[in-house]
Amino acid sequence: MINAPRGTQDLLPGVTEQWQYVEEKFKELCRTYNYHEVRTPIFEHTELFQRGVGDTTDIVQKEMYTFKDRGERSLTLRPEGTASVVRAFVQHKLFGQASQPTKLYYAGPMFRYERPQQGRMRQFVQFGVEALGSADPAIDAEVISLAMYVYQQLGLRSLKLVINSLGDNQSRTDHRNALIAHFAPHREELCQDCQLRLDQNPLRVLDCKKDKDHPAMATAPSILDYLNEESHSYFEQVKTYLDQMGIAYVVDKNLVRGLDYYNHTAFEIMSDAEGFGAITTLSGGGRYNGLVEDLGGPETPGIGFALSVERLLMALEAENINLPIDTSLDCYFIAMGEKAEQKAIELVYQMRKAGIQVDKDYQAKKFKAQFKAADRLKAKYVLVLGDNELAENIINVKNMENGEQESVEIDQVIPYIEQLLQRGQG
RNA sequence: GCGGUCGUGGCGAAGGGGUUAACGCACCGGAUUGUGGUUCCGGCAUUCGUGGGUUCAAUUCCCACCGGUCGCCCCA
Repeated sequence: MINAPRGTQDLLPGVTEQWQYVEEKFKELCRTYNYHEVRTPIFEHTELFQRGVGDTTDIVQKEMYTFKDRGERSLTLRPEGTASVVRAFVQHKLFGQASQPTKLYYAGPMFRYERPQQGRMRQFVQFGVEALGSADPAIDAEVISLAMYVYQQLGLRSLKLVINSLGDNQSRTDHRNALIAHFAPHREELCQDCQLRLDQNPLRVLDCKKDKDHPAMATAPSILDYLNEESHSYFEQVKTYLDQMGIAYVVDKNLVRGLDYYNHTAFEIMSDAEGFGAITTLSGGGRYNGLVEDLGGPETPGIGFALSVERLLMALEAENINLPIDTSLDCYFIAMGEKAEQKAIELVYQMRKAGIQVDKDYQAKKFKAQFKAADRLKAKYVLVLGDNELAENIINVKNMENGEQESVEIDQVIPYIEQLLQRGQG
């Protein structure tokens, strides 16, 4: 037997409805915010991610699905969405369009070669948005508010929004140097990972769980103290807008993003829900001024976020939220006898053309078993056509909820059902 | 990539070196020969993740691999 590859999953009826529901909701809310869908390829030139995401990141160093095609080109299954969207933005010169900023959303699978565990798949699905072309702190607030709104509209309550500012390049460099200077004397006392982090990305040392009690941690220089005037003021404005929208947040000066392209605003939304497991991050995002330029476009600021659908559904489950998904069936057609069976094929087709949801038996089941099947399918009405009915040119229509049954002329059955269904919805 | 743990029917699960592998749910059939959700009766794993080893004998012991799961790393 061949199973789905490690870290991938099949989504089957029963859960695909949930996926469809959250995807529809996400798209609906994006339209409310005037974001438009962009669809980019699932694989790209490897170089795009090396340059976009950053050569030193874990994603590029050890998590990419990279392969050579038959033309010896190095391609990579996309590990995230932003690089591709920015590439498309540059390639199609969307920066030249009349209406700016360019507000885009996407939904689709991403791929990272990691050890799977709950909430972490090798193929996973992200919904995300990118707003390109505006350096207004209000759009940072807009993007954050959209992310929060998606979760809230789906019913999640136990959410924690964490924000930070990584500052501009100058602020980051100053802070980085300060961090290295601060920790260098303690190098030998830090864990092995941190000794490496100190060279590659000293910001991460602050995030370490092993060394969190080291006295040097408490006195470490904070990025917030190294923000220059402009960066500081930008962050203050973002916070002010969030306050005005009534969106609660906590500032975490140790919040670090895993990708190199981020600067200024960084944020993460986490689940507070009981028993959610080790992974609590539902979505992450931030500003990436400079990325468009890095990928060959004009100097263009940008900000976006991505959320994991797998984790979103986990959060819904952790909070015991049932999405309003209707799994019922309008009608189930039961035919008894050869002639009735033939008539049934025709009538079922006509009903379907009239937009009525209907199914019938194809297993040669006994009459009683067909009723059972109708019950299991949550059919609202069962239509019975047998020799008796055929002789009288009628169909018996049974309301499965209250058990009442009425005889209807065959010609009238479609308008009759349509009327019943309307009343039911009314 | 590292460590813990687990792998028995469609699902949940008991068992334990020796020959009919419990039980529950689901499913199928019958009681009820054309009307569901209840009840009763019956049926339903040549087989215990895969491969190899030990043994007269392995689903049960050993090893490897694969997969799930939890944690680390990291992230969405």
